[in-house]
Amino acid sequence: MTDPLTAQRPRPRKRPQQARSLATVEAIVEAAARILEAVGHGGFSTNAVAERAGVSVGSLYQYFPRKEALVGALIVREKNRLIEDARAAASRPAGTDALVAVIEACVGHQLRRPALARLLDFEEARLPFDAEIHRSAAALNTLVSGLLERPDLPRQPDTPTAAADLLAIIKGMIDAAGERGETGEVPLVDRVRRAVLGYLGAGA
Amino acid sequence: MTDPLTAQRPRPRKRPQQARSLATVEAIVEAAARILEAVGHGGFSTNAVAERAGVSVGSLYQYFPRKEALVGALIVREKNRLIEDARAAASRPAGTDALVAVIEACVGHQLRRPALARLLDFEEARLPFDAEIHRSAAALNTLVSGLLERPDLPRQPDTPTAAADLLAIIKGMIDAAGERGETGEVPLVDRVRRAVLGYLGAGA
DNA sequence: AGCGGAAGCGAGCGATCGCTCGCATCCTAG
DNA sequence: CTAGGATGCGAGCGATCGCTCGCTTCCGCT
Repeated sequence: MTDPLTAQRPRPRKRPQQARSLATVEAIVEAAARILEAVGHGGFSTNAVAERAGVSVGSLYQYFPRKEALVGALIVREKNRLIEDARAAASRPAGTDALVAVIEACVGHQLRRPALARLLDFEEARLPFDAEIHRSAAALNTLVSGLLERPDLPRQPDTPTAAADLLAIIKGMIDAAGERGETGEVPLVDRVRRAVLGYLGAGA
Repeated sequence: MTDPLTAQRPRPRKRPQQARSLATVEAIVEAAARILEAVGHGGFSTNAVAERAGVSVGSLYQYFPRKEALVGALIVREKNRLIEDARAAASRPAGTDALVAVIEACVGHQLRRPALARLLDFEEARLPFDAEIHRSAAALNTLVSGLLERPDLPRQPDTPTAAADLLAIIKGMIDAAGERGETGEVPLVDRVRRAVLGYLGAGA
């Protein structure tokens, strides 16, 4: 046993230094994603992930100190992809346009891998506190908060709460649609837009 | 092994016939609830549930053919409680009043045991098809669909979809609030009402 | 009282899982 | 070429878990 304060063993970001190790890490994370969305939490074992990734368990544990860290890395990867899209969407000049574009980004993201997205949303709430994950979540909230203060959108009494509510509405509606098997982006975006603008008090 | 078509082993509803066995079943279900909301899916073992309930594993398996059936019974119990409250709320004469009362019922239900409610929502989507669970879910949707056709609420192009959207909005907002640690019912109900009426196209 | 079914028990089987560790292999620098 | 660090390997340990089964105890009946 090493010093429990400083130790924590090699975390993934502990720089895989050669090209092949980077490929290994990516393969492991993607294998985790595939297994999670195929069979859910049951059957999601480190042995299964390693096999699917074509590496050994030993290699897996070189980059992820425990199973949870693997899920954490997956959450961060997916959330960062979403944030990237959302940031691009938010750059539109008009506030309403930007907001709708962010909705489109969320719908697109969640509809691309519905089972995975829904499962990771849940894991994010369940997993023990993780700094990097919280940072990602906060980034999305901050982005929406910024949008809400654009002059052409109705001012909200409590911007951060409103931003959190909007994200909850968006996530809730998309998850439910995904469960129902909905696959068409357009009508879903329409309905989410109605809900969001309705919440804000802006006429459609 | 018995006939796989008809058998399925004693299901819970297979009439516990004496008073003490009813108490046993209730103790098991409540123990399952307590463990789930305390530690989540990890650590939720049949051994742990039995111990917490003060019975033996053997007794547990007399009433629940497998672990999942226990979770299923818990889902049905909780959902039926919610539906009962919602039905009472929906009996109000004015459509808008009834809708707001249903929202209050949902908020009250979910805020009473937030972790449990959120986890069961997720399990409900994850678990294999179960007729009784689906019946409960459909009942809630039907109830809201009925509300949406009251004359004083704006007519929707697709009532069942609108009902599903509303329930998704409500569930999403409440879950998010619960995660954030919100405990006050009143402001949350207010915000959910704004989102719901906004979606429907009715002025607040 | 005493019988028979209902209810309850809990040691333990077989399987799985998270994770370790000693070692082989690959790559880069000098 | 060679040394040494980086990377990869996988058998297997220890623990846990779902679930069974042979048994005892309880209770309503006649």
